[in-house]
Amino acid sequence: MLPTASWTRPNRARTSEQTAEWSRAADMGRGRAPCCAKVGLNRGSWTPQEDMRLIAYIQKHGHANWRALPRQAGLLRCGKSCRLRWINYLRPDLRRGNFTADEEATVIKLHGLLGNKWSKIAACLPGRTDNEIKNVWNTHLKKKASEQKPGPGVGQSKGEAADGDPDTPVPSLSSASSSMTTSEGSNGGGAGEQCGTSNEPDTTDLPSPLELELELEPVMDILDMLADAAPTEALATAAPMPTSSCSSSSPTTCGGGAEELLELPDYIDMDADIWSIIDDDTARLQQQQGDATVPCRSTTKASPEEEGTDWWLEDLEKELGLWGPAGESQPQVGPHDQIGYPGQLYETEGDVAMGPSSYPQSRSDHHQASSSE
DNA sequence: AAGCCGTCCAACCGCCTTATT
DNA sequence: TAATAAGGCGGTTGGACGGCT
Repeated sequence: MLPTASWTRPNRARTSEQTAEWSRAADMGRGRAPCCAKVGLNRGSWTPQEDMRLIAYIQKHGHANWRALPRQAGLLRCGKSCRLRWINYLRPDLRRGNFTADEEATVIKLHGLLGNKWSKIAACLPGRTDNEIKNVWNTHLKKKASEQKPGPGVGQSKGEAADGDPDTPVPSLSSASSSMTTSEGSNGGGAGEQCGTSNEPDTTDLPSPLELELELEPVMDILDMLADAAPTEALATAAPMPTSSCSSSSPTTCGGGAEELLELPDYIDMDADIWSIIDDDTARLQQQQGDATVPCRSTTKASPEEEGTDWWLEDLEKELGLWGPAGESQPQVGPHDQIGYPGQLYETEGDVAMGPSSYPQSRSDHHQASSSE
């Protein structure tokens, strides 16, 4: 799953002509312009610098407002792009690596129940993103599922599951349901449709016991069904959620405003230097843009914990070739460069987040793993 | 060795839902 | 209540890569 190609392949950016055309089209009421239609925004693969900037900003300020985030973080990206990048790739609680057999079984079962409700499926697989699950499903689980159980049900193709019977009253993973699949439950966020995404349970929004029960009901059904089919292990896969985990689909519940920072795991922290980088770059950028709305970084000193656990970003920077004085390094990326990604780094640090098996960290590895299946 | 083909997956698009004004 | 903004979701795309011929 290591997106080694991410930073190496050509940018898929539209031409400025296309972008301009879209803008015109939108202005004229002809259809809807892409969200990134703004001229000057980057598109396509993310650069290491952009990743670093995004990570640093979110670590510091959270991501209460994705729309405003890019500008405030000094990123020439649209908010959507930032959100996707964070959710699918940069989130520190992402669990990278191969899907375990249990996870695969869970996906297959849940897909049979829910269809292409990737976000809901993801809500039951801690650390997995809807995008990842969707990709895994489309690449090999679909085939596997059909082999396991030809015919309707679990073996449904995605079309059958999602499109063929959209009215099927599949159990809905409601907000509380998601929490239920986590170890901690309370998901204060209003968007809490996913598993315990909130790091800071908002007790003021806790549902009443009755509400909770009602909301949990459909999920209990799912879990019961899962339990019937796969007594323990699949559920074990589906149930636990790291306390710091955020849902793939409800990142906003991970951290609200600037002062309500997402709680990255203890083993993750930002190197203090990154703030120099961010501040410098942002200030410079804002100066260029004449934008005075840049949020000033808090002057509060990093906590002792932060100072002691900054290996994550440090490693990341090193891997990205960014290590060193700000602005001096350039990304040393090339084909199959081993770029440091959160998941990978976790693994090297004693595997806090990795499961028993992991997706290959390179394409060759991946293919080896695939062929061994 | 070179070209073709299948696989993988990050990133994008656009619609839908929810929140806010 | 309607309009608008923002977030979320699912489907799709297309470049990179490895394996095969």
